[in-house]
Order: sequence, then C-alpha cells, then structure tokens
Amino acid sequence: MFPQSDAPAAADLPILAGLNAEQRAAVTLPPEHALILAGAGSGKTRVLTTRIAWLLQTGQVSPGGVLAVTFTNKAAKEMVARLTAMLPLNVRGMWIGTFHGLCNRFLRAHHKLAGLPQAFQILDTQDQLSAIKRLCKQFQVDEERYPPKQLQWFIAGCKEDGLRPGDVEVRDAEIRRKVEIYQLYEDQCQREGVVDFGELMLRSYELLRDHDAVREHYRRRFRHVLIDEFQDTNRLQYAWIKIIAGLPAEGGGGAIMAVGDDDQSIYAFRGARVGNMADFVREFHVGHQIKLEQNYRSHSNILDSANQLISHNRRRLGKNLRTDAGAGEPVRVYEAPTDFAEAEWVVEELRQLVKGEGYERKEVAILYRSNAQSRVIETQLFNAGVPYRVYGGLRFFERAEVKHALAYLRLLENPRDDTSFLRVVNFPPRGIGARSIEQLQDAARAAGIALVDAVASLPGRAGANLSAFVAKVDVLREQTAGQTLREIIEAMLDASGLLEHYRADKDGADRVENLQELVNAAESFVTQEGFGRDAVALPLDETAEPTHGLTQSPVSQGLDPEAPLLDVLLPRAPLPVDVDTGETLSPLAAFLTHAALEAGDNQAQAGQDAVQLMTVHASKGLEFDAVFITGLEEGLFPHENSMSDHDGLEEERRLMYVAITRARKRLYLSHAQTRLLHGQTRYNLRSRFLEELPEEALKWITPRHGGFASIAPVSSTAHARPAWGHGAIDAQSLVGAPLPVRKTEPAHGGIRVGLQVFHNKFGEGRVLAVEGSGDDARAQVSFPRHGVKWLALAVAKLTIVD
DNA sequence: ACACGATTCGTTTTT
DNA sequence: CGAATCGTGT
Repeated sequence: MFPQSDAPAAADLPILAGLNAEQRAAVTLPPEHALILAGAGSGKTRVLTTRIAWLLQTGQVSPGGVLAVTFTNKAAKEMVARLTAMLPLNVRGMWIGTFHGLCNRFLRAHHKLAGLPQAFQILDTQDQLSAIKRLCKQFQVDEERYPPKQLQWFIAGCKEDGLRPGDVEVRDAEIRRKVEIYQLYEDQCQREGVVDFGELMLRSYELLRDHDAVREHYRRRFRHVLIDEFQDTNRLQYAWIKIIAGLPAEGGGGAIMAVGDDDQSIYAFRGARVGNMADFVREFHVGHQIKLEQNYRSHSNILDSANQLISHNRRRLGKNLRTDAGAGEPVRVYEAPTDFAEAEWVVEELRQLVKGEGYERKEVAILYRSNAQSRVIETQLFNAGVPYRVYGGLRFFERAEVKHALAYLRLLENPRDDTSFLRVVNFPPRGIGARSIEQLQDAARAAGIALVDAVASLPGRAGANLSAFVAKVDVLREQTAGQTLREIIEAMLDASGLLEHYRADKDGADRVENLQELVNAAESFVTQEGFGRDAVALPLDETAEPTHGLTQSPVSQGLDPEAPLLDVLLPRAPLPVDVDTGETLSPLAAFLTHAALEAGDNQAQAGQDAVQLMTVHASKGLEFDAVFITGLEEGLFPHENSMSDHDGLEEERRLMYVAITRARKRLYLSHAQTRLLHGQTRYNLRSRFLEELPEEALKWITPRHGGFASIAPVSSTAHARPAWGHGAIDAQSLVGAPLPVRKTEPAHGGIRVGLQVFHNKFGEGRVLAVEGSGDDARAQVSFPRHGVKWLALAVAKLTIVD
C-alpha cells in the first residue's frame, strides 16, 4: 500500500533524500533529548536544518515552537538560509540566532523585569576595557597590581560562571579587591544603561530563573531546542539552556538536540566547557546518542592522519571518521631550515598548485597557530606578487573612526552613556583637555550623576567648551528626530565634524571611505530588517499557528503566561518589542545594537581570487581544496603556554585536528629548524604532532642537502604516547621511519642524541641533535633553564651524565 | 595638545 | 623584531 499522496510517510519526505543512515536517524529522532556527535565534514549543519524542516513538515511543531542557537551570526544566517531554501515556510516565527542575539531580543522585550532601559546599549570588548580603565582611575585602583585587562578577564570569567559579585568566593585580599571592582563596574554599567556581552547572557538567565511566569511561558513554548557547536558552550550558556528547556526533574520542557564535536573543542581558554556534553547526557538522561562519522570532505590519507592524531587524546567521547573517497594523495611534510625558507617553500608550492594543477587560489589556505607567524608568509607572498587575504584583523564596526561615529550616535540615544561621551568629547579636537575632563569626572562622581548632567556645574572656559559640546549633541538630537536612519547618520557625520576632520587629514582617505560605508551599512540594515516598509507593526506570522492554545489578546496584558508573547517576540520582526507596552526600539537604537552584536566582516575583499591566510582557530568550520599548516614546532604548535598541562596539550591536539580536517584534497605540513621570534633566533624541535601521524599517509619532501639535518625526536616520559602510532616506541621504528632522521655520527666525544649532558654554565640538558664533524661538530642541547642551544663541541665542555 | 623617544610585551577570539 | 602603550619634553 502506498501512503496517501497528500500525506507522505514521514520517512519518505523529499527533504530526507540523500541523507545517510546516521544523518537520517538523527533527523528523525523522536522528540526526546539527544546528543549528536558530529565529526568534521559530516554534514552537521545539514542535519540540524533538516531536523527542523522535518519537525515542521511532519507537524510535530509549529515555527514558534523552535529554538535554535548558534555561536556566530554566520552560522545562524546559514541555518536560516538553508531552511528557507528547503521549505516554502516563513521562518519568521522561529527563534534562530546566536546566544547573544537571542538574549538581546529577550531582554529588550522584558526590559522592565530585567531592570534595564529598553534602549540599553551593548559594550563590546573594547568598550568594556575602556569602561574598566575609567573606573580604575576614578577609584584609584593600582593598575600595576590590578591590570585592567586582567580585571576584564576576571569579570567576564565570573559572568561566564554565572557569578555576581556577591557570589564570588573571596579567598584572599586580592580577590576581595577584584570583587569590589567588579561591583563598582556593575554599578557603573547599570547607571549608564549599558551591558556587556556576558551581561546579556547572565541577565537573561537570571530573568528566567527569577520569574516563574516568564520561564514557564518559554518552557511551554519551545518544544524543540537545538544547539549548534555544543562543545563550545560555557557554564552560563548551558545553564541558560537548562533553564529554558527545563530539567527532567523540574518537570521538563522542550526536547533538546545538542550537536557538537568534543574533538573540535578549541575554546577552553575563553570559558568553553567540553564537560557540558557529558553533563548534558547525565542531567537530561539522554537516551539517543548518534555519531555522524561519515566524512564528505577529505580523502582518506588526510582523514587517517586526523584520526590517528586525535587518538592520542585520552579524554574523548570516541569517534572515528571514515570516507568513501579514495586514499588520495599523501600528506606532504616539509622541513625548512628557517621560517623564511618555509615561507618561500609555501609560496613556490602554491604557485605550482595554481599554475600547474589548476587549483583556485581562494581554495587554498595557509594556516598558522598564532597571528605573528603571518608576517613572514605575507612578505613572501607580497614579493612574489601573489594575491592573498588575511583573516582576523580589525572588523568594520571595530575601526576607530567607525567607533567614533557610533559613539555620537549612541549619545543621541542615551546622553548618559559616559563611555561614548568620553570617546568623542574631544574628538575631533575642540580644546577640551584632560584637565577639564578630570574636573568633570570629579564633579559627576561627587554628585553621582552622568557626565552630561555635570557639565552645567563646571565654571569657566572649561565649562563653556563642554557646554558647547553638549549643546551640539542636543541640537543634533532635536534636528534628527523623526528622520530616517540614513539622514541621521549623515547629519551626525556633518555636525560632529568627523568627516571634515578626516578629510583634512592627508592619510584619512580610508577613514572617510569607512564613514561613508557606515551610511551604506545602515541603509542595508534598514532594508534587510525590513522596517522601512512595515514600520513598527507587529506582523503576526500567518503560517505560525499557535500550538499552545494561546489566545490573541492585547500585548498590554503583560506577563500573563497565556498572553501572546509568542507574537511579540518574533525574531524576524522589525524591531524588538516591549511585551508590556508594545514599545519598539528606534531604528537608530536597533542599528547600534546590530553594530555591537555583529562586528561585521573583516575587510572582505571578496571576489578576488586570493589565498586565504588565517589562524587555525579562524579556520574552524571552513574547508579548502588544499591546506598548508605551517610552523609545526614544539613551543609554537603546541604552543609553549599550553604544553605544561595535560588538558592544554589535548586542546592543542584538537586544534591540530581541526587544522587537518579543513583539507579536502591536499595537505601540506611544515616546520622550520630556526625561527625569528621576539627578535631572537629560536631553535625549535619539530612538533610532536608530526610524530603522531600515520607514517604511511605521509610523504617527506624535504630536499636532503647536507647542512640542515633534521632533529631526531626525543621521546621523553613527559608525554607517554606511542610515538609512531602503532605499538610502542622502539629504535627500529625510529630508524626505519621515512623521516629525514640524521643518523648520529660516530665520534663526537661520545655525545649522542638523547643523552643527558652537563654544561658548566647551563647545567644539565638533553642532546637533541648532533651535526658536523671535527672542529665543526655541534650539538643542539635543550636546557630546562636556558632553553635550546647549539653548542660547538670543540669549545663547550660537555660531560655525559649517567 | 601633541610629538617624540623609551618602555614593555608579546596565544588562540566570538558575541 | 614590531606594536602598543607610556612618559617626558616642548
């Protein structure tokens, strides 16, 4: 019997076509909590979006019942795009967005309960730091003992752990002081009506925690909660999910589908907790765990390398990628004498790739562990005239001139925004010096008021200048009332003198351009968000049937859980809306929010066929035909700061795993014997990660010329591991390996690789390499205190330690 | 107020 | 080495 044509069996829906068994299983899981372990290149986003589409199409949920959370705007946009392509359905009723974006909307809607002005502004990391610096000056915090950067880290860390100042365990005087400053910072933010990124999350969490009606409403509403990149969630984000979905013990709520990959967890340094995955399984009694192990990206030599490498990590949930693609080409490994030569080699190889083998430049990525490493490569590329693009500089909304402009705009919205006030009070310069500002700050602090409000109390010419500034902003505010966003910004650029200032600067052309670009950004914001046409009406989504028996009643009924919050909080609605009053944000305030939450692309020179340069971190989620991973050296990758502890090393290994799995067809790995770092020449051992790859998948392409013998790896007990993948470490495999291991030469006074030696000045150390002969014989020795040195055996008096 | 030397300090980063 | 910040001098 065939299923009715108008009601196809759920398993036969066209959206499911082309999915493999694992993917299909994940997509069609029953509405229970589930964890999807999605390996690199396993079609994770596809599963996520198809899951949503499937739930909708089979009538298991209405758009309003879906909550899908991502980390980046890019991921959120992609999800929306794919979903709209898949279904004729309007996605408007769904909550799809980043953690911060959704929290932002939520807080605007419930701003009264959250204790915030509806038009609160968002501090980015820069703003936060300057706010802290300002506070430190004001309260005479010793910036030597408490560097603002560290305070910022402390505060952000507390919030990520869900801790308010009162919750922090005060263990010593230093922490006590930090907590005091944390409290002062909080007071300051509250007074000025601004929130930082952590605050967006924490306030939302607390609001849900403290207001039963609100919490219950959302719990009832969201039948399905989907989380992308779950391994990157921090404590607070997981707590947020728990409270919005409801733990089983608390009566439960929506079904959670957490999608993640513990092997790609590379953000522990900023609070990400892989442990959330295990906690989730335990706390939600997760019954369904599905592994997506079929990889659609890479050839098997590449995949085998990734698998072999990551198998050296102890703490894993366990997963092995497989592919139907053939072995492909071997992974090429190159050892260069210097970082300079390494870069030369990359450029040469790249040229071959593009000219000889028809690779597109933009399909080639050059990866490195830290940004500083890009310089040498850039120089080489530049000299060779190869177009390239570096990811990860300043983004559009972070540029100084744009931030200045935004500060003026913020003052129009909220004159009490002291951060913005200070940013532009004397920019462009208008004769308001540090002295005047200090006076003003003193006055404001004494009276407990905002800087603008203290201006009137200042006498003399200082007061006059300041008053002129305030008046200027006030006039602009009145003038632009009711104008379109574009008109407001143009008026601001003119009245503030910003445009004029940069036009007068002979080097200001770029900045002028960026300011004009700001107008365009605003314009496209207006178009995209679509509130030029619909004004501020609250369009109900016709396709979204209320599933929970919500009756439509006036918005002003407020927090009755049965009230149509659903209708108010549509994420694609023009502007966030106050649930009590129906008030919306001004387009300007909305644009400012957008600017804070979405820092914009890097200077995207899209269209250009350029090689992509980026850190390994930045490469996560991307893929390329060919990938170079450079600087594979001990101390660099793995980074020295991460080498001391086991967890740090495992994260570095995951980072390497991410890097390897970016490559589709071809992978190059390289390291340099010598590298200029901090102005000093460093001799680095090659990375242990190279030794953790399957030798049969590798091909060493280093030309064997005499002078630069490579350094035999020294297996120490510090990291217990099978050095060559299979089996234990044995001399046989070391010698037989296809690595250009230099055979130790007979007579060097008995100095051989691996020996422990003693030096008069440097103490005990281990011999890493020996080369040359006779009077030229040298040994590379690693000393715990003094680092790695090359020593001339004829001069240095080395004795062998037993 | 600004310019210039002296200094310090160097992972990874999204929102 | 090179940037980013700091302090002094004019």
